[in-house]
Amino acid sequence: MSRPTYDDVLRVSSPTEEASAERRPVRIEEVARLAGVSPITVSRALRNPKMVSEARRERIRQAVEATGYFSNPHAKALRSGQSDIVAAFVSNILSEQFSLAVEGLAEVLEPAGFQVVLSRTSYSYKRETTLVRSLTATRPAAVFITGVMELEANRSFLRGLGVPIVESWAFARDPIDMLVGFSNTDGARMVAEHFAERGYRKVAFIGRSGGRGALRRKSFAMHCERLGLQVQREITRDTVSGVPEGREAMRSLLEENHDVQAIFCASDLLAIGGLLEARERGLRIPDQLAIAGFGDSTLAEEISPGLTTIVADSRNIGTQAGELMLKRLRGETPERTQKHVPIELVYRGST
Amino acid sequence: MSRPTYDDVLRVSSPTEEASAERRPVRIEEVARLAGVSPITVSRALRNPKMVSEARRERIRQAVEATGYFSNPHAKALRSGQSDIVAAFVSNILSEQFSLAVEGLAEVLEPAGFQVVLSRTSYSYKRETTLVRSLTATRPAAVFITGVMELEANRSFLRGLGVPIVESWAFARDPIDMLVGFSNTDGARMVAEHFAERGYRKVAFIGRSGGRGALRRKSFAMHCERLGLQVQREITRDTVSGVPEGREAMRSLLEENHDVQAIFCASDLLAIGGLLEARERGLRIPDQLAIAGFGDSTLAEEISPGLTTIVADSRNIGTQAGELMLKRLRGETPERTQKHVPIELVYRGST
DNA sequence: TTGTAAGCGTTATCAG
DNA sequence: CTGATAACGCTTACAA
Repeated sequence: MSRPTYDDVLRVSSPTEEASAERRPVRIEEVARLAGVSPITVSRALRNPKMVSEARRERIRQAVEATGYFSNPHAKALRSGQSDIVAAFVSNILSEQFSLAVEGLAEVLEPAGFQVVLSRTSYSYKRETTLVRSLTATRPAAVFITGVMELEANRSFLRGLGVPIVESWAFARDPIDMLVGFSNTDGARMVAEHFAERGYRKVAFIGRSGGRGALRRKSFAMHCERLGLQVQREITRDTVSGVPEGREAMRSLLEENHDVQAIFCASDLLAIGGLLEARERGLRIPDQLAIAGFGDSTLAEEISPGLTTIVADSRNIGTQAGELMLKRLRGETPERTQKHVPIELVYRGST
Repeated sequence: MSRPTYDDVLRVSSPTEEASAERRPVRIEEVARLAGVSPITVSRALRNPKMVSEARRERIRQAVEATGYFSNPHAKALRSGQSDIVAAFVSNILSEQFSLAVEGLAEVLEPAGFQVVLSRTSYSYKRETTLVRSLTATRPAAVFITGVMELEANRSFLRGLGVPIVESWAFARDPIDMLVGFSNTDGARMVAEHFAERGYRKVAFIGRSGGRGALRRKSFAMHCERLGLQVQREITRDTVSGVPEGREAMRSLLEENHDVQAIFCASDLLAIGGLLEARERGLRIPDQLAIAGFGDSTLAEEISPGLTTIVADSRNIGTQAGELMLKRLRGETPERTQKHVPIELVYRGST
C-alpha cells in the first residue's frame, strides 16, 4: 500500500481564546475570594442555591463564570461519600439495544449533573462480581443494570450500597430495588402463538443457555406444548449472541436433518445469522423455513425478508430508569418502582 | 394490553456468602493493620510491588484478599492528581464503529487497571467544550477521541493537561499528541476511482457538512474532477448521519431530477437510508443508480444488494490507541506516535 | 526498604 | 443565612 494522504482537518479557532496558559485547576477558594464569601458558601450556592441569599448567589455565579470553575469530583466524592457517577452495568456495549438504553439514561441524568459510566460485564459472572465490589469505593450515586443481576451475593452487595438501583430487560419479581422491564415470558408466548396461527407445527429454538435466553426458551417450550406445537430441537449456547453464532447454530440444526418448519431465535442477531445461513443453503424463507427473533435490531427491518420479531422501546427503558433514579435522589418516593414496558410482535416477511 | 406475566429469573447463590452485612468500605489502614505494616507500605505494595520486600508483599497480598480491599479511587485521584480514568470522547455512542473502538480500547486498558469513561459529545462543539473543561478537575490518566478535535481552544486545553491524548479516525497533520487514523482523503479517492472504473460519469455526494463528511466531500470532488466525472449535486446536512437522514437526502436528490448514475454517501448509514429510499421508489440498483458508502457498518454486508463501501478496522483503532497510551503511561516513548490504519474498498452489489 | 507528617479540595458539623 | 474547623482516604515529600 502506498503512502497515505494527509487529511486536511478543519481547525476552528475562537479568537477570544487566550494562549495555552497554565492548567492549574481553579479551586473553590479562588471563587470564594473573588465573590467575597467563604468557600463553604460557594459550595452551598452551587449545590443548594436556596440556602444562600440572593445577592451573594449572584456574586458567586459571576465569580464561577469569571474563573471557569468546575468542582473537583474526587474531592467532592471523598468528603461527601457520594459521587456524581451513575454506574451502568452493560453485558455488551456493542448491543444496539443496550446502547440505546444507555443513551436514554444519559439524556435524563446528564442535565441533572450526573455522569453515566459504563461497566462492561461481558456476560461474565466473575467480571461482574469484581465490578460490583469495586463500587463500595467508587460510591456511585445510583446503579443501572441492563438485565437482572443473577448472583445473590452481588444482589445483596448492591442492596447494601444504599443507593437507587434499577434493573431492567425482564419483568422480574422482587428486584434488588427498582425495575423497568418487559415480560420475556410474554414475548416468547407471542412467538409461539404466532407460529401456531401461521400453521407451523414443527418448531425449534436457538438461544443463549442462560439469562434472558433461558427465560425465552422455557416460556416458548411451555406455550408450544399448550398450543400443540412440537419442539423438535433446542440449540443453546453460552456465548455472546451475534450473527456468527446464529449462522453456526443454524448450520448444526440443518445438518441434523430435523423436520422443522419454524425457528424461534432468542435474539435478533442470532435470527439474522440463522436467516443468512439458511438462505445461502438455498432454503426459501418463510416457505421452507420460518424464522422469528427477539429484540428489535435495526437490521431486522432492513434485511430481506424482514425479520418477524418482538419489539420493545429500548431507549425508553433507559429514560424511565433515569427518571426513577432522579426521583429517589431528590428524596421523593416514586409511587411505582416497578415499571412495565410494553412489547409487541412485529410481523414481517420471515414468518 | 393485559397484565404482564412475571419472568422467573434465575437466581444464583454462592453458599459461602455471609449475610448482607455492613457495607462500610475497607480502608488501607485496615489492610495495613492485618499485615502488620504501615498504610504507606500497603500503598506501595499495590502500586509498585518492587519497592516492598518479598515477605511483606505476600502478607499484604493475603490481607488484601481477606478484607476484600479496593482502594478508593477518589482519594487516590485527589492526592496524586491523577485518576485511573481514561476519558473517551465519542460523538455518538450508537455508532457501531465507535463502540467497537471503545471496546478495543477498554480491552487493552482495563487489565492495566484503567477505567474507560465515555463522554458523549453528540456532535456539539458546546458540549465538547464543557466536557473538555471539566477534565481539569477529573484529572484523567489519558484521553481518547473518536475523531480529531477541531476547536483550537479545546486542543490547547487538552495539550495543557499533560496526559497522553490519542485522536483518531483521520490521518491528520500535527495532532494534539498522538494519532491512530486512516486517510479519509484516500478513501474518498478510492470511491471516485471505483466509480470511474465502473463507467459512471455523472455522480453526486451526500454527507455531513462538517468533520469527516467535509474531508470526504472535498477529496471526492477533487478526484472526480481529475477523472473527468461530473459532480451534479452535493447534499450536505449538519445533523447526525443515520438511516432516516439518508432517506431524506435521497428523497430531495431524486425529486430534484438530476441526471445521476452514482452517489457517494459519506457514511454507511446514510448510504443504506439512501439505498432503501431509492429501492422503494422503484429504482434498480446499481443499474439505474449506484450507491457507495464509507465506514463498514455490519448492515452494509447484510442488506441486499450489499453496499460497496470503504472499510477500516475500527476495533483495531481502539486497541492501538490503548497500547500507545499504556506505553506513555509507563514512561516509555513510543517510536511512532502517529499510526496509520489501512483502508480498502469492498466491492459489493450496490455499485 | 520502611515509616512519619502533611495535604490534595471539598463538605459535614457545629457554632454564631 | 453564614462561617470556622475538621475530616474524607490516600499518596507525596521527606526522614530514618
